[in-house]
Amino acid sequence: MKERYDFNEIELKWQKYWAERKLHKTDADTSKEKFYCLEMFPYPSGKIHMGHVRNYAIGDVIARYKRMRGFNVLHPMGWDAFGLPAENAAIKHDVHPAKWTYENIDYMKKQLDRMGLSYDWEREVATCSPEYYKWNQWFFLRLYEKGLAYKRASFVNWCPSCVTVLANEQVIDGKCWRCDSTVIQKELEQWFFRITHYAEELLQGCDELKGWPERVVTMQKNWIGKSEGVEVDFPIDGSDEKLRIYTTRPDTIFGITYMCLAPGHPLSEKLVKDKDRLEVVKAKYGKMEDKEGLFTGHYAINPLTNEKIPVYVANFVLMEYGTGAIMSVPAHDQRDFEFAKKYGLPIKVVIVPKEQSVVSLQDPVGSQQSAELLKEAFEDEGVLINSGQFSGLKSADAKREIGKYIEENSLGKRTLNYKLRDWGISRQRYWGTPIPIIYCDTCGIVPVPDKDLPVILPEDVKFTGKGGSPLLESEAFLKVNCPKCGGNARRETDTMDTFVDSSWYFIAYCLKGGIDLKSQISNLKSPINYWMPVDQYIGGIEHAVLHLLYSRFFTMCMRDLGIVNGSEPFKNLLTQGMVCKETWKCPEHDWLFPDEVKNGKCMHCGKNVEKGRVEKMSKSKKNVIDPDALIKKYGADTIRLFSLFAAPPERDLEWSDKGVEGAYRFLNKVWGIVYKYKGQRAGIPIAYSLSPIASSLLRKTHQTIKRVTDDIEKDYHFNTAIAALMELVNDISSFAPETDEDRTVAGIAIKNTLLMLAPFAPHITEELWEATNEKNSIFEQPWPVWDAELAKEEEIELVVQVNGKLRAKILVPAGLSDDDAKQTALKEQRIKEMLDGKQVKKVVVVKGKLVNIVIG
RNA sequence: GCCGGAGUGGCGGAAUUGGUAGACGCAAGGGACUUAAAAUCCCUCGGGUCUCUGACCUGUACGAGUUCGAGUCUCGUCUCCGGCACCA
Repeated sequence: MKERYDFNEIELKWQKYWAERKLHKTDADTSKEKFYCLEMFPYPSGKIHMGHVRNYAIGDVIARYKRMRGFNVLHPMGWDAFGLPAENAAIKHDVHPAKWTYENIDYMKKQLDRMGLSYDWEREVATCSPEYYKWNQWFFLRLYEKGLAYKRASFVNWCPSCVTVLANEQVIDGKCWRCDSTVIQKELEQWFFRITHYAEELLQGCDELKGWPERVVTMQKNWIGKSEGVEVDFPIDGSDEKLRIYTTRPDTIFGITYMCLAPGHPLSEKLVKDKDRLEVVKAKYGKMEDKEGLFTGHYAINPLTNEKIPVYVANFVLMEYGTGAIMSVPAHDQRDFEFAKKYGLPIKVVIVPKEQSVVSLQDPVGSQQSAELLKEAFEDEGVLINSGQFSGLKSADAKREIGKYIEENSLGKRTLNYKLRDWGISRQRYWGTPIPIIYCDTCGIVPVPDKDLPVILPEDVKFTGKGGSPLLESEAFLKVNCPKCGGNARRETDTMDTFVDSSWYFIAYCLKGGIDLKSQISNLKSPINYWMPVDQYIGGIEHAVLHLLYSRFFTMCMRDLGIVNGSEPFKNLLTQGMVCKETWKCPEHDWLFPDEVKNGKCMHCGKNVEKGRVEKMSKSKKNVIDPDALIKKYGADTIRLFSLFAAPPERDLEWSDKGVEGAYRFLNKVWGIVYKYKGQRAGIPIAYSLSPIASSLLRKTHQTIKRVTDDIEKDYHFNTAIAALMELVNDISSFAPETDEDRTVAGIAIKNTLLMLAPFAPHITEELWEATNEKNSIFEQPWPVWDAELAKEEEIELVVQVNGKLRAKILVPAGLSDDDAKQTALKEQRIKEMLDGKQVKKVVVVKGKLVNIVIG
């Protein structure tokens, strides 16, 4: 053993040892209790960042801890390898996306290994490999067979300059995130997954997600957005057409003064004569900030009042929600109100607050006048007025009664609605999974037969960055014979959204030696059913809705295909906070790196630099820390330890260079105490002969085992677990042994410290474990168990309060009776003085802790 | 606007079922060792008052309340952060 803590040598030594001994290989023994520990796999962008370090450090502690607790642990890692950055790199640097991606994977894999992460690399997946994306295609075909994958025209965000569809997230202030061109709404044929088929189950399932953070569950519920309402048919005056609308407020139906159609609604094409104006409204579809309407020249009949109401087309009415048409009640809906003001439409009050109802019911003229005075819509529920037979009812009752009336008179039906929309998966890009569909002039849409899977991405393509998907230029890919009739046909050139890849990778990890979903159908004893669900999933909050919702959807689909038994993929979810750092901003040069700031001034212009907020590390804010540099300076153990110690996992973490040094000091201290007791074996002490200092250290050791175990088990609060270990190390450090027995106890304390520190700082603990002449890997040891008797305090500090204020602390033997505690407190000199001449009204005793004396 | 979450020293953060507020770490100040520095070790460290070896007052965003006792529970207010934002 060396006197100096040479982290680099030690860490490489043990990483080699773990790899050679295949220590992290998943146990094939399925009779053992399993634990599936999963961290969100990274996109191979080039290098890992501190967010990855934190995410994977958290997961690694859990995996290593659970192994020591005797679980059969699955802890895999892989690569979310399809995506746009690879294609951009291809355009910019003339390198094939595959080459770029695999080189990044190689580099990042080395970085992860250098972190000492305990992955079973035999189950590694890269979603861009044909072996993986073949199953995207296979799964797509199964959904297609069930009608859960379908094609339809829909409005999409379209960048005319990049010639591609953009996701909503890629549209910033109505402009393309890449080229700043104005994004337009274009109607395009797209493939969709019918996630709405599972809307109700996805919503119901939320209540079963007990191991998820509440806010993530709430976000999912809001995203699904269920509402209850009524669909009503309005006949079009002078026509056989009927206009069907959806409303959640049937109680306001007597207040309708106009109707609105979505621009894409079939009736809008039929009714509007001025097609040019219609195009203007269409172009502004979904642009909620400026409302654009157009009178169709037609009227609908309110089936409850027989009033004639004008029908408009409006850009803010969504074709995808409800029926694509609405009834408008300007008095009771703010948006309708603003639209009515803009187009000079009447406003009719039909709901009044409860307290006004008596007056208003008798004075409909007054309420008519008040409508003209309205400054904004009254959106609350209340009491109905001017509503025929329903006047006087409360909103809640009216909703029920009017709903009933509509159904009984065949005017419509009560129904449910969801905000959740079907998932558009088509992307006009190269670096993704080809959609396995063939278009034949004779047969139409023909799915690629299973035997022809995978449909492989062609190599003979150029990445120019201009003019749509590179797949359009590959003749070899495009031209194909129809699988049905053998005639000339062409392939679908769109690829799948990369969220498809990440929606089932956790199922792929369950299978070793090649992914084959088909062979697992209806196999209750399959490895998938052994390992699923994931026991602990760890990742960023940014995936709270999309990735996690899509994964739940896929799991339900896979269940219905017989591939997996359960319905939910992730039993427990830990959303770790962001890694942040302070920022610096110069009025002239914007964001600065810390070393561009000299004495609070910008080194370029000398102007005073403002200390910015602590923000998520990002290149643009110039507040990133490079993990490679840190590992070089302090080693992986220090980086892991600090990122776990600085904050509880779910909270944001502020990176502190000084804090890292603190973690490094601690590991050196651990190194020092082991060196001090070099060769000291942890024997079995004879309790009754222990010196006071030894029994105190032994007690602290057992108390620490309890604290650390509890902190890990309860919410993975590693920061307090590490704090407890620091306390124990401080005690060992100041321990001054006099006898062999004392030294034995020190040995016990050290042994347990190393065992508990091992999941956090795996390399140094392996090294020190070996140095204390212990055999095998420290990770083959069981987690220590605490002894309640040994952890028990002999003496306690009895807190004495007078009227709830702390007045004295008395050292008393543990296990003192309540009455003895009370008497001891009353006899205390200081207390006696305070009670002098006062009457004791009451004495409250908290067992083994506190006495509160209440005086008048 | 709606829905979540959070406000504790100079800083990151601790505080079982309501029971000693500030564990652990960072920074800061003082001291030891050293020719010196680094490293290491020891002491102090929420604010205030005093008759300053000790004691008292005050303090967990703000204001009330419940209680013998509130960082923790209840009601109200303010601020910050995050998500969804014209979903009919």
